[in-house]
Amino acid sequence: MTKKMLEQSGKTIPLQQMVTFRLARLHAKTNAQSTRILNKSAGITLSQWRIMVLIESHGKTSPKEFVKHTKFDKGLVSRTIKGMIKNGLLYAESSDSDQRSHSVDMTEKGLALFERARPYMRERQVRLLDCLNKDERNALFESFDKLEVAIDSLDELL
Amino acid sequence: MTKKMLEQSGKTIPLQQMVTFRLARLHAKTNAQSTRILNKSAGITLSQWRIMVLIESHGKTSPKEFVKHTKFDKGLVSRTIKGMIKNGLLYAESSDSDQRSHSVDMTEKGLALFERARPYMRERQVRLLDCLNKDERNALFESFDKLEVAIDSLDELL
DNA sequence: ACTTTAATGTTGACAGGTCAACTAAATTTA
DNA sequence: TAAATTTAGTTGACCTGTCAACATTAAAGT
Repeated sequence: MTKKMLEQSGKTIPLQQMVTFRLARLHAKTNAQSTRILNKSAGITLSQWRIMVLIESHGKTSPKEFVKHTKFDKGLVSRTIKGMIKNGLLYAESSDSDQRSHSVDMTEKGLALFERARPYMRERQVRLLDCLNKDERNALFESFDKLEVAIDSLDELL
Repeated sequence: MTKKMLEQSGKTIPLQQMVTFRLARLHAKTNAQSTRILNKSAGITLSQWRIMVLIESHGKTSPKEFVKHTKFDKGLVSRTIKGMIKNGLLYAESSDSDQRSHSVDMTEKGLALFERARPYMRERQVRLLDCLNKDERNALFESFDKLEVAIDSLDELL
């Protein structure tokens, strides 16, 4: 297949301008960096970090709530929490009202690791936000919102 | 760790406002949807699709070029291409100038599958772009560029 | 020429993440 | 209340993606 043939065969959207492609690349980069920082600073994984961030801001949390707020896979959440309890980073409290459910909270050890990683993660977050001005930041989050809605409305497309 | 970092270490940025978090969630959604569309329309994976998109826009391509343009893992690229050749979607041509290298191009079968998936993927792409106006689109891509640069410049942070 | 260094790809091991089946408890409905 | 449905969480199978070690070839330095 020659380049000329391709040019004739219709309008192609350049790779660099595809939202999903750019999204994937940026996500891969940020993810890899988070993983490195978290491993080096506190020896924790990104999934563990995310659980702790939610607990830190919402207080004691159940897997259900976590899934609801983050849309992460409940299987992953279940396994991550299980591992964290085993490693003494979290402790579980069974719920009175629902025997299926339980809440988790950070132990001293978990909190200590969280505090070790936080300055680095925060600095990173701040620097990421600082590379955009206020308008750009707002526009970015707005676009994220719109894209999420668009994705959902596209599920009919199959 | 700098003094500034320590001073900030107590305050919390809400989860919903974290760039990386939003990025991860949006990426997960788009990825899952792509995977579904590609599987249903052509029985191919997202990795395979991406290889084909690059071949379609750049013509015959080597793994090296693919890695260079997309920043995807070379191991993944190697395995994906290997599988695609095995399934008759691509064919390889060894390079004269470099005995280590080879180029790949789409076979008829590969192209046919690509064409089957393309309308859906293009429609999706268009609809995603349509949910943003021109300014928002430009701003989004610009922000992506800036964030990628920022991420790279952050690697010193450890 | 020859040793060293860098580039290209392949492979194995593993963590991250998705999907679906499953258990058990709660809720709804008939 | 009993049956059916929904919800919370767990688990197994599987795929994707990352990292590092490796073989091979090319390029650079001496």
